[in-house]
Amino acid sequence: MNLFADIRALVIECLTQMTSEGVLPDGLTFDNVAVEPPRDAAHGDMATNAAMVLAKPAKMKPRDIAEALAAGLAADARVSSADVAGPGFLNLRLDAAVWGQVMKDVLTNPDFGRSDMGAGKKINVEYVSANPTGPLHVGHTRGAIFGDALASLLDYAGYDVTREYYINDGGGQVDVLARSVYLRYLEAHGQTVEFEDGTYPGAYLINAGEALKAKVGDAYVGQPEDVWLADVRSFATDAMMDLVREDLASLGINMDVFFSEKSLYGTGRIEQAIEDLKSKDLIYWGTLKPPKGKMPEDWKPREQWLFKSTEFGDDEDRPVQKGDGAWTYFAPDIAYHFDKVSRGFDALVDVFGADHTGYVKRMKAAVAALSENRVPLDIKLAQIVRLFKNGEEFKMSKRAGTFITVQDLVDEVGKDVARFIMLTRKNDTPFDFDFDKVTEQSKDNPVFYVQYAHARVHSVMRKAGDAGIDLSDLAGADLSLATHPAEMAVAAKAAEWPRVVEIAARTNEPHRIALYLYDLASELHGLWNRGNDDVSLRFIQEDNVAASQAKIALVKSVSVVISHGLSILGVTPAEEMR
RNA sequence: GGACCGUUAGCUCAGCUGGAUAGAGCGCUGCCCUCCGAAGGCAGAGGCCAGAGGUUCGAAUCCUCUACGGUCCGCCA
Repeated sequence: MNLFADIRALVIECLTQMTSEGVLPDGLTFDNVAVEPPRDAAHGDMATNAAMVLAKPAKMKPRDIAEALAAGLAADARVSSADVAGPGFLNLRLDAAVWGQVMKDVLTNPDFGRSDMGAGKKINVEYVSANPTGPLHVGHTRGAIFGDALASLLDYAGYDVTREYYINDGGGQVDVLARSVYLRYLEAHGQTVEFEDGTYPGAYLINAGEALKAKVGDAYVGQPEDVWLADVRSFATDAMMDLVREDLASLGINMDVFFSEKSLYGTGRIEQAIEDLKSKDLIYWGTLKPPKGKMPEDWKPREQWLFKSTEFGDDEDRPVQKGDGAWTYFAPDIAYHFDKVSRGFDALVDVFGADHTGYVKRMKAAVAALSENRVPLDIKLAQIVRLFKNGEEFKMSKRAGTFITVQDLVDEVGKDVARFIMLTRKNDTPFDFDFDKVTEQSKDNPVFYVQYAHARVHSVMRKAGDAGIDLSDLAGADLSLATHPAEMAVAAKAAEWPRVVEIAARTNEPHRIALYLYDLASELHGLWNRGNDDVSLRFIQEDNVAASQAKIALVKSVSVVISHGLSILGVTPAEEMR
């Protein structure tokens, strides 16, 4: 049950009633009516802006509407009071039994918080999509974790989610990879090689060179490139994708689909997508204006095939072919998204690195064109992460072969910490990842703080079990024995969970889940410590089994919500801190 | 020259798509364990929400301009 949705439905019902009674004029829309938790707890449990939103279209005073609405709402058993405040807010207090029902629902319904807002719509989330030229480095982790958590969130919100990885195995960088592996292959045959500019010197290719030797023996030694390039390219790509899959697994990521760029070449699929755009009169033969500002040295005006992305809000039309007649990177990307659209997705999400900023408009333009505006594409950019250790930033350099890998990160802080920390920030804000802070076990480390709350609840349950308190039917506990305002505040926070899920899913912002969990954990820690001053607030009441059960049911429901939330983020809930 | 993102407490960041007196952590000050894990909690100090206009009952939030920072700008992917 989603309490906020339920109460909002009640508000709408009352407003409809008021309309039919002639208190409100006909023809009002209630879309903007919101029911929210008030910022200040002193204002009650929930607040609605209905009166202020409707005042203008109804040509009435907000307070008049609010007072009439208050009378209607107060008649409902769930509402214990409805007060008009400020400019026309209506503050509601709910009956204590309502919170008890929510807690029972949390404890008995494993799907508490799941939403059907997605209505089973097919949505494709593409993320990572790193070039298959080596293991993943830290620069990839933020997008990887963000995309994965977003996919889980959308699944939780009722979408039919496909997690997809686009393998860039069609471009020139794969030739570079093949040549680099070939050098390692020669090395495996005892030759001394040099890694010149334009090759990857990374040690991770040594295994690939040896594996190639094991596969083909000396067949390619001393042979010209045209003999071995195609084979080595596909061999090396496969080997790198194995590494990538391992890296993803260590972050807890499992893709549903790996889509190969190469599969678009020589199969007519790029041509087909371009033809589709041509038939819509969106591809033309023309010349681009020279770029303003810094002018490339060798720039010359040239006629080429251009996509009319300006018709969809882009700043310039975009070329789909290079000077040598080969496709630009954009062309297979168009074909790839054409494929996604043809596969029947109702919505697409792409998670890109910040270096793809300039790519967003043209990609949205392409999808709008290909799907004739049927399929929305949301593009999320993962901003840069800077790594700090011992107060100093350390950088990555792929060319030098000294970049920090995903494995380094996971070895250092663990999967759970890496995931949670990356998800406590909005994806489009750059942030600093401080190894020293996140390995601390203190409030400075939000993962620990949330895990600790979860563990504390389990600690209580262990203690209660030792004390002989029966915990087998917490959902059946008499929750009217835990209605102190401090306890109700915790219940109210837990009851917000379904609402948070919907907001996070609607905005494609999984960080809201992490921040909410932090707040919820904070409520729990606060209540725990109230027990220091006020013995009646301790969870285990020595001489009162029924009260103990009620209080433990309350905190147990908090731990259940925390574990739901952590599972969306891909973080393991801890039952004990060590 | 242009595009996109950002600018909120000393520092790192939230702010629920326009609501009430702008929030949290760190740091600073002072309290709280004969008590289920103090790995916690409570309280205090600290703000011209970058600046200027505009929209309306109401703006950190929406619009315009300016400043600063980041990312990027055909023939890399």
